Order: sequence, then C-alpha cells, then structure tokens
Amino acid sequence: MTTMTISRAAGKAGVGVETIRFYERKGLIEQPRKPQDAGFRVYPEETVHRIRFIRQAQELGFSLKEIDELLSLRADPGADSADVRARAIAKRDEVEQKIAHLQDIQLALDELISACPGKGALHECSIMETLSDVGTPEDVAVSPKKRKARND
Amino acid sequence: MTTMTISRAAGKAGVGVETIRFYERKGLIEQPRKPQDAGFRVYPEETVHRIRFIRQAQELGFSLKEIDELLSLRADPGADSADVRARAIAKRDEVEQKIAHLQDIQLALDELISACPGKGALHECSIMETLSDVGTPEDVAVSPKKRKARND
DNA sequence: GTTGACTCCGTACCTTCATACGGAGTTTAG
DNA sequence: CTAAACTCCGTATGAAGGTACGGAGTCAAC
Repeated sequence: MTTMTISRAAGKAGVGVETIRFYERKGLIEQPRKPQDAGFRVYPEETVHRIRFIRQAQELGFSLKEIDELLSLRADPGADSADVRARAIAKRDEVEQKIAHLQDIQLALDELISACPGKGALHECSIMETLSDVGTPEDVAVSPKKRKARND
Repeated sequence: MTTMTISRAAGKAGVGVETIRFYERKGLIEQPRKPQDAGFRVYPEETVHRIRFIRQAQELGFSLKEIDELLSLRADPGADSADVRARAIAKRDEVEQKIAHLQDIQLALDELISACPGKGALHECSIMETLSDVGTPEDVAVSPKKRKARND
C-alpha cells in the first residue's frame, strides 16, 4: 500500500501540493494529524473527494467562501436540498447579471468600433472622442467637505 | 477662483482623493508640482479630463494597464485611429469569450437546478451529487514525482 | 490665533486564489 | 550509508484596483 502523502493526494485530486496547503489554511479541508512517531501526514480518500468537490463547484462559479458554506451544508444533518437549490439559483442569477453587464459592454464596444473610421489621425477617432469627456458634468460642486458652502 | 486642490479635482472627476493618488503612483496621471513657496498642489483641468477618460475606459472593460496604453497612444502624434480600433476589437472579442464562458456556467447551473427536487434530504440532492465526485478518475497515477514508478 | 478641515507622504491593508521560497526534517532507493 | 526526493512550516509574492492610517504641514474662517 502506498501511503497517501500530500503530493499523492494532490495528484489524485488534480491540484498542486501548495493548493492543498492553501485550502488547509483556509479551513476548507482538514489537515490530518502528524503520525505519533514522526513522519509525514497521511491523507484520507475523503480529502481527495473534498478537493474534487471544491474544484467542481469552482467551475460553476462559486467562490471558495461559498464553497465553504456548501461544504458545511453537506456536513449538516438537518440541511435540506432546498438550501442547496436556493444557492444554485442565486448563483445562476448572479451569473446572469454578469452576462448582461458584459453584453452592455460588448454593445458599446460594437458601436464604437463601427463608428470608427479605422484609419487616419487619432483626433478623428470616434473611440478616443467618446472616451475623452464628451458629456462633462460641468463642475458637480463637490468641493472639500465642509468648506464647500463657503465663499472662498 | 477656487484653487483646484486634490479633493476638488477628485470631486469633479467623480473619484476619491485616494484614487487620484493611486493613479499618480501608477503613472496614469501626472502629479502637479508643489508650489514654490509651500502650499498645496494645484491640479489642471487636464487631469480631471484624464481621470474621466480612465473611468470611461474602465466601464468598457479596459484594465488600468490597457488604459495606460490608450493614454500613451493619445499622446503619440504618430498614432493612428487603426491602433485604437484594433484594441477595441480585441477587447470586444475578449468580452465575447467571457460571455460564452459564463453562459456555459449558466447552462450547467440550470441543468442542476431543474434536476434538483428542491426538497428532502441532502443526499437526494442531485446538485450535491454532481459536485461530489461522480466521475472519479480513479487514481490518475500522479504520485511523488520521480519516486512514482517504484514498488513502494 | 485657534480650531477644524485639508493636504502630503509613505506605508500598510483589503480581496481572491493561489504560487514560490528557504531551510529544516524525513524517507527511501540503491 | 548516502543522496535525491519529498514533507513541513512560515512567510513572501503576484495581479487588480483600490482603501485606510498616522502624523506631519497648511490654510481659511471667525
């Protein structure tokens, strides 16, 4: 039997050794005890599964903090499928928002690109013009905080 | 005439004082000289325009590093509209990629959500099941680097 | 002429997710 | 037995884009 050292666990889980240590520091996985009579820590299969869970969830856009919560739910005997579902829905909505935001950006870029001649001097470039203050809000009256109303 | 101190410039540009200092450190904007006979630095209108440019570009998804390049282009008399256009196109493609990635995630989440009963114990939750290694690649033979082929 | 609000400046801190380093100690192949 | 490879542990670094702090110095109003 090969002993499951940290590098073997990392290999099985498809991550680097440093990543496991990082997860341990973050409290996402538990660090096994050191053998009584000196030697290397031995990692249980459970840890490998746990790391795979973490990576799967990351691919779905969950942050390590959120994954920590999912893992806690998993350990909670009173936890309900509805909890997990709700989180998945929240994450989906979040992703949806991000997509919408990026689509706005994409649209704006498309407009700039099609309006730009693509040749000639920069001062005729509509992209640069747009970026340089066009709709300057003209002195928004934000002066140093309490001094502003004064006649200085 | 009110003197354009850093906080007034910040107010006009719609950013915080610390943000201006940060941009100065990053070399995105130039720090005005201190008056000869002591006092506060006076910011030209140019700086306010420049900060607005930065923020506009940021909203289009450009990083500060990229914005620095755009600003250099702007200052370059030999710069061509085509340069800017090419950058905009590259950025749009980048945004497109991100959207595609997020859409994949969204789809995966949607599938998980619709497969989940939404009630009942966690061990019947298809989401948790999916996250927990289902398709375990079973011992991918990644052992400590050179020692792996040995019969240990 | 004092007080309160700012400026100035460097440095430290924040978040996220790791990766890298250095100098122990340990293990194992040969 | 020895040397290579690995573990252990703390600390440092990276990008990105700021925010916060602390102790000067300055300025402006009353």
